[in-house]
Amino acid sequence: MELNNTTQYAIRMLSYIANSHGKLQNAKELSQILAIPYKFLTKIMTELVKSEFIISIRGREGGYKLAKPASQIMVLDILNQFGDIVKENQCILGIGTCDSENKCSLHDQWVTPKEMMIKMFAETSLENLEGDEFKI
Amino acid sequence: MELNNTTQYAIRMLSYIANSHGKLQNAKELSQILAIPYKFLTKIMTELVKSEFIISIRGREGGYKLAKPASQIMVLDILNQFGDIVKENQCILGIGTCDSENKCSLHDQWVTPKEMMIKMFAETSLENLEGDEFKI
DNA sequence: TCTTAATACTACCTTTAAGTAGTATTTAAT
DNA sequence: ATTAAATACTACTTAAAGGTAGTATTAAGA
Ligand code: SF4
Ligand code: SF4
Repeated sequence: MELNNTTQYAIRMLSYIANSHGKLQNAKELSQILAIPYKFLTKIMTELVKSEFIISIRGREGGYKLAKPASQIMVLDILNQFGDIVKENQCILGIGTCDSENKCSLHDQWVTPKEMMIKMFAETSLENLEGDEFKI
Repeated sequence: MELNNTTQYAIRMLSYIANSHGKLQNAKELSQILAIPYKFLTKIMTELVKSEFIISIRGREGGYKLAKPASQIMVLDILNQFGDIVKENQCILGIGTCDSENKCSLHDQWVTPKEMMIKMFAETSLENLEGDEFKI
């Protein structure tokens, strides 16, 4: 019951970059600051570049920056990119597709928290995650 | 964001056995009915026996039954046994320990669904999961 | 132009979860 | 006693996630 490691790293990386107001960030420093293994960070970063969350500048003095305003990058988009989705019909037990006709007794209790989580992920942008008072 | 496979199997196995009112169930049939690979099912079952969810009777005419009333086996106990826990202080991002003093903006939105889920798992017993109308 | 510091690419290694195979042990029925 | 049908044990294999290594490419700056 946790987001996978890669997703967590991606959120932290994007969140940190969102917080640096357009200044290019390079992988070496990010790796140290965020305590993410350098090679793994660059691997994830490349995926973020391909999926157009990030723009990279190669060569000396290069680095990474957001590809669009922080307010337009939702946490849910990141989860989707890394396959860490909470589907609308997803069963809490993972058994099947939730179906209000033929359901287990967890079903009704599961609907509300599931919807709250989806809403939370869908409505929270990197901008909302910004701020030095937060420990990301 | 899903329970792991082993946990899901365990819930379904226990749930089915809870539904059979004390009649011994054997691994071969369970495997067919629940569509869980026989060898994997017996492996999980052995863990359920050791952790005292299940009593096994060996030898011919043997099988499995609940070790205690269905009403006393909570879904949360099963999650705990298989390490699939939602901890009270667990961060939705998996980054650290949630701390209401120094928090990200997801924190407050995360508290409610998290508590609902924990409550749901803690208060739902195998008895609550019983019933032929449910598709487990 | 050469060096250096950055990202990108390809391929591999490691760890963990999931699943399988074979044998040993137990016990009721014959 | 023997057989058959069940669980238990030990060890292995496979698949997926997480992580690493080495090299190629790019571009600013001396
Ligand atoms: S009804 Fe229950 S078991 Fe069935 S899909 Fe929904 S949560 Fe899962
Ligand atoms: S405050 Fe936010 S980032 Fe920090 S532990 Fe809580 S949910 Fe996670």
